[in-house]
Formats: sequence, structure tokens, C-alpha cells
Amino acid sequence: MNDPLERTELTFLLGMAFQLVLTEFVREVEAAGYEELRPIHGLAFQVLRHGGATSSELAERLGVTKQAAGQIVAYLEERGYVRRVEHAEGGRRRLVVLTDRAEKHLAVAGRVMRELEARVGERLGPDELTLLRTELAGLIRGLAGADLPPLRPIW
Amino acid sequence: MNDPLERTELTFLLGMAFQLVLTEFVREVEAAGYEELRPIHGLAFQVLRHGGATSSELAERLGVTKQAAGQIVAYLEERGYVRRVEHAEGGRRRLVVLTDRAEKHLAVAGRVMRELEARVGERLGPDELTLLRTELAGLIRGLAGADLPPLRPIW
DNA sequence: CTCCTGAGTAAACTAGCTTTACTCCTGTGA
DNA sequence: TCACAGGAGTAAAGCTAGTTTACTCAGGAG
Repeated sequence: MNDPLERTELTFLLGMAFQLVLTEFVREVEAAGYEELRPIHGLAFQVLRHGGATSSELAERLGVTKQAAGQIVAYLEERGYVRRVEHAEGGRRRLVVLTDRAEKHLAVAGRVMRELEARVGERLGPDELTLLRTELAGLIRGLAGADLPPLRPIW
Repeated sequence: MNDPLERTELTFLLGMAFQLVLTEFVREVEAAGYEELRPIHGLAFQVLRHGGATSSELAERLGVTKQAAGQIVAYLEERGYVRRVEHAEGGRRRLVVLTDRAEKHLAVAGRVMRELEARVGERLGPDELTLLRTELAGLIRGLAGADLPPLRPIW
């Protein structure tokens, strides 16, 4: 064998694996007609998916300033993926909620992810895939503790 | 158990794991006195480490335009991490090579990575770590084939 | 009321690229 | 020998996706 990957640092292995999976994911989602959406928009949908949130809450979950979150919301609103509705607690608060269009994107993105994971499973074998997931979960628990890391990766 | 990570998509698991490891790596390298260097500079050092390269070659390996590579080289040169020397093949070519200062950074970064991997190994157990590495290598081989992905991740 | 806090917005700035458009140098072929 | 094609490098402007600074507005506590 003498695989150069055997001697590659864990950090690089993780980076390459993530990069490959993400690139493939983005490629397929774009091919499904979502060229106007970047990964961060999908992450925003994840945050908003159950009941919505204010843009300040969104900012915190995404790890950006609230101005940046405001720009993202405006971008998504222009294109019909979110609506701003009244917030139950009043004040200046506005609740950002997903439209059907965004729900559909979530469905497509979920399907693409599951297909991608299935393809990886075919190559690795089902037990290996389960093992990989377990090891990754263990690593994440070990480094992050109880609170999961913020959604938005920063390079 | 009922761990929410069990139901998390593989793509997210990889992203979180990479994010956590990278953040910790960056934090420790900065603490060692390298606040002026970003991850891409470390990647450039990896490309240049054995015999150097022209900035066009560097651009290709990093996945950026040659202008961007030129800017990176200029930044590193100002701070004493690289030198531009005559290129054996002449023309307008200039060979960008590392200084001792950059070699020292490579040593420190390597040590930090190995310590980080060792800490992950302690939590996971040595066999688990080996397994994780094997699964990741398999995933990378499966998705990338023979040619490894470019160094620079694009989000 | 007044003042404080937190939500939201506006405008200017910034980093880190890319695009466009050159200037050099050298090897090739008429 | 001499145009000229092509690759290396540089310069300047433009772009994207954010941050910083500085406000306005709404409600609640005292």
C-alpha cells in the first residue's frame, strides 16, 4: 500500500474529506436549480426551520454580526425564501420564517445529503460508515463538550 | 444515549469535526506567536517546503490566481518568511523559497498538529483514532480517486 | 417621564480575493 | 535574424461578503 494518506495529519484528512463532500453537495444542489443560494443560506434555513427566529438570533446561531444576518435575510426575502412576520413578543422584533419555497429547498438538500451519504456507504460498507459516524461524533463530543460548535465554519 | 449527533448528516459531522480541530490548531499556533499568519500561509509553506516553487506554481497548488499568489508571496516576503531567488530555468521565473523563519513555523505547526492528534487519540483511544484515520482515508479515496483534492478549502 | 436595553438599520470601511490589462523574457520557426 | 507566440510576473480596478461605527426605534423599570 504505502498510502501517503496514512502519514497525513488528521487535520488535513478532516479538511479534505469535508471539502470533497461539501463540494459534491454544493454541485448537486446547484444542479437542482439553486445557483442563487450559498451554503450559508442553507444553514440559515436550518436555524429558521422550526418556528423561525429574529435576525439577531439568526446572527448568533450563524456566528455573524446582526447586520450581516440582516443582509442575508434581505437577500432571501427578495428571492421569496423567507417572510418577516409580526413577533409575538412585540417590540422591534420581527420573526423571520421560511416560505414553502425554502421548505422545498430543505427537502431537496436533505435528499442530496442522504444520497451522498449512501454513496459513501456503498464504497465504505455500511459498518464502516457507522463506525466513521461514531468516531466523528466522539471527536466532536471530546472537543466541543455539551454545546455543539456554531454552524458557520470559518476558515 | 439518544445523542442528536447520531441523526446528524455526515456532511455536518465532517464540518463540525474539521471546524473544531482547525479552530483549536489556529488558536495554538497564534498563541505560539504567529498572529500574522493565516491558514493559507501555512498551506503555502507546505507547497514551498521542498525546494520552493514559482508563484505561478504556488497559485495552481493553492487554487488561486497567480495575482493572489503574488500578493501572498509579497506578504510573506515582507515579514521574512520567504525569499525570491534566481530560477535555474531563467526567463522571468523567480523561485520562491522558505527562510529559516518559515521552517521554524513549520516545525511549530507540525508539533501542534501532532499534540492535537494525540489529545484526540487519548479521548478516543488509539485503536479508534486509527480507525477514524482509515475511514477518512477511504472516504477521500472514494470521492477523489488518485489525485488528492487541492489544499485550499473553499466554503 | 426618563433612562436603559435590545432589535433593527444605514453607511462606510475592510480583507482577500478576481478580472482586465499590461510588460517582460525566451524559445521557435519562417 | 527576427517577428511572434506563450508563459511569468505585475498593476490597477472591481467585487463579495463580511465588520465597524453610529444611529433609530420600541418597550419596560424605576
